[in-house]
Amino acid sequence: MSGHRSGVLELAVLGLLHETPMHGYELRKRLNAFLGAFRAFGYGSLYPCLKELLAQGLIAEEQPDPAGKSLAGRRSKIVYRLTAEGKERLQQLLAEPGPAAWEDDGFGVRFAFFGQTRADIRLRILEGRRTRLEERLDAFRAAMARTRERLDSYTLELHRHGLESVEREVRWLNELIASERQADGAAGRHPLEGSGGSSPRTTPPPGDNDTSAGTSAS
Amino acid sequence: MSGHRSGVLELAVLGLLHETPMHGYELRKRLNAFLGAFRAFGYGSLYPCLKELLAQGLIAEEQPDPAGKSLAGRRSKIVYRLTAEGKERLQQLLAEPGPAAWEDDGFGVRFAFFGQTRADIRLRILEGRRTRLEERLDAFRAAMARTRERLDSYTLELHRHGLESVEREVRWLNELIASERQADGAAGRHPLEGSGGSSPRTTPPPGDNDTSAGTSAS
DNA sequence: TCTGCCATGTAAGCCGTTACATGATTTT
DNA sequence: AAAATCATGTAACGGCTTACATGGCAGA
Repeated sequence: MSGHRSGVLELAVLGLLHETPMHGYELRKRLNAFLGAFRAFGYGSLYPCLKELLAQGLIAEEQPDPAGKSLAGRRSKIVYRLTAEGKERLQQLLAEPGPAAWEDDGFGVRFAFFGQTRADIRLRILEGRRTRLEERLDAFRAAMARTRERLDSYTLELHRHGLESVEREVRWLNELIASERQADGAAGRHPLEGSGGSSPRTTPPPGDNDTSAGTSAS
Repeated sequence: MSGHRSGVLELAVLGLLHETPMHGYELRKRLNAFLGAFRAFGYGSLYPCLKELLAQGLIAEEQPDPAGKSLAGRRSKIVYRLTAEGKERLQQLLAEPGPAAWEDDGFGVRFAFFGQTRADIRLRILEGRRTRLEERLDAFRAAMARTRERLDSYTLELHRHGLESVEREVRWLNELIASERQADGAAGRHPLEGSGGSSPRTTPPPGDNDTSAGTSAS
């Protein structure tokens, strides 16, 4: 009964409505096509979210028929659009690096909206995500080293597979980061206001290995 | 305030306590080492769960000192063990194929306890999981075909990566299924060998477990 | 007519998490 | 003695899912 707004849902709705106004039903379909593998929402999540975004003034109902014809009794198709405040909020959410941006949940949505995100923020999110995964990898390997002997072969196999998946994602991130850096150095969109002033803190963490960039085009 | 029992947590707790009795704190550490990459629980989840399992009679508090020195007034270290009913419930949960066993959440735990699971059930779960993933793959590809053109390159890249991950898991399952079938026919006991892994591991025999399937059912 | 999709919602509850509170035991 | 860690719990809420309820409109 209380809070219904969310990280991913709010962000995804704002992001999709930024591209084009839509009504709820269509929004949900696009949402699930958009988020694809890693998320799926039902109407029971979406409509309350829309309701609250509306209450916050971040979205608004669109007038299909401004005060003219009396279709008043009709119920169908409430089209929502993003308000100016909604756009602001979207930019704020996308530009805000931090834990939420590189946890499992948040990262996917952020990445999907990278087209709307500033280049330096993109890089920070990618690096943050990589760091997060490497932490997990370390903890994982440590735990495995400690308890290797009393785990049966199925559990070991599960862990091996999990480890491999995370390692794969790290390699993927490395390639993306390399691409971003290259595009940034060449001729991105527009250099930020600190072109020549502030040294961009793009140094990788100490003790980190290099990117063995194998172009995997399997 | 009401329901606290869960699919994964209940199962994991029962499974771990089946191996050896433990107190809550240690249980949680083992739990997180055991579930590793794909799950992590806090005390706020564990203790209520233990409480309810206790109330259901699936676990019981162990006497720390049977007829020994009187550590009686002591509060610390409540050691839990599995009751007979708990063992039954565990077997029931492990032997029950169905949606819960091949969804993202449930599958991992089930797989981790495959050592306790009958061979035919193992196979069914692996195949169920594979089917589930292939359904997802189909839906995904269909959605991609429909909306390919209006997705920007970041979104496409995200989807490509997601797709690849799922395809990878399907291949992994295929190898496991092949191993299971082979081992089943050969009456061997470690199905997990010979898959095309990258590292030449020689899995030591688990050493316990008497669930050798003599006659395959149906 | 009746099945099925479009379209919008509400109520209940699940399955956890986070933050808090407490105290005992070991280490520094 | 202080700090860290072990150890056990509670309260409150979060964020989503499921099931339900409603109704218009299309085509078989």
